[in-house]
Amino acid sequence: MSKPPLRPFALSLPMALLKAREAVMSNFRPFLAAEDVTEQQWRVLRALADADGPLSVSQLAERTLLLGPSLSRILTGLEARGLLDRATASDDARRAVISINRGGRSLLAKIGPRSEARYRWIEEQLGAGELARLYELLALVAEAVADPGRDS
Amino acid sequence: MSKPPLRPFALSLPMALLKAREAVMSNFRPFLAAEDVTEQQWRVLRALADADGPLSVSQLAERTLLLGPSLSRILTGLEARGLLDRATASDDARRAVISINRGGRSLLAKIGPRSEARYRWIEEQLGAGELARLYELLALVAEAVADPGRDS
DNA sequence: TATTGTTATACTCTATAACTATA
DNA sequence: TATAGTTATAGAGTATAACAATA
Repeated sequence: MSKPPLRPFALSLPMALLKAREAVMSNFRPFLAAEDVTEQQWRVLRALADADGPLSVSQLAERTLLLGPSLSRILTGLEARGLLDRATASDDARRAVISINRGGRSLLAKIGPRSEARYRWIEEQLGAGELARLYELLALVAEAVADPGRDS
Repeated sequence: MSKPPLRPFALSLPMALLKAREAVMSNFRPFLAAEDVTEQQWRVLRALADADGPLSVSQLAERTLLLGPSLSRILTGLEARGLLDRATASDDARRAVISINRGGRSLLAKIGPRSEARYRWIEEQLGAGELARLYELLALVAEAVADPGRDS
């Protein structure tokens, strides 16, 4: 009766998600760190490489789950390292146009194979079916459960 | 062929986990913020409340996925707010003994019901079976895939 | 010597607000 | 006035190393 009405900590969904994410990231951090790339910088480069063309800062923010100010500084850093290009949109001078460049692609090409090798290992550990099911459930959570504005 | 050998960003497992976690946390952040509790502080309080008795700093670090230095400062803050007690283990003067106190339990009792209400809503959105399956898969990932020391 | 925990330090990200330039 | 992005600022966590106290 002294216990508050809360589920066991082990059944905390955010915690379970965090724990899984940490386990997965422990596979990738070493070689990101070796190339002096933070997780968030990596997300930006991945999003850019994945896009067909350049992206605006807003689009990038949405795809990488980074806030504007964080992203702004990250872009400055990546630009200084010669990994991406920044320009101004021809049709709207407010809008920036970010694209990965040769240096960025070269870094991705360097890291990519190691990353994919790890993915294959992870897939072996879990089983392809389980992994696919996990992706489905995660997508379901992301779309079904996002709900900021609500009371109690 | 200019594309590096990397899976689509949307199939990045860390990203999928992060996105799901953000969606879930968006449900809890508002009332944590209202009580002036950060995510990490909340994790510490939850872990303490969940334990049968006091925990050492190391045990807490393991259960909350926080590093020692972060945890140390968080504990200082929570102690100053009167939410937990710190003492020294009687059998080993090096070891600290952390326990949630009346103030901490009172805060948990205040937040708990709102948190649980949210969980029920989340469960409705996903379906109980899906949610259970998700927990299973997350646990599987956490145990099967954690692997820091490895090359390539 | 090894272990527990704290302190020091540097860096990064989060979060909100204010600001600039453009529309 | 509204929008896109940057800059300012404060706060907090991450990560590594160094340290004190104890074992």
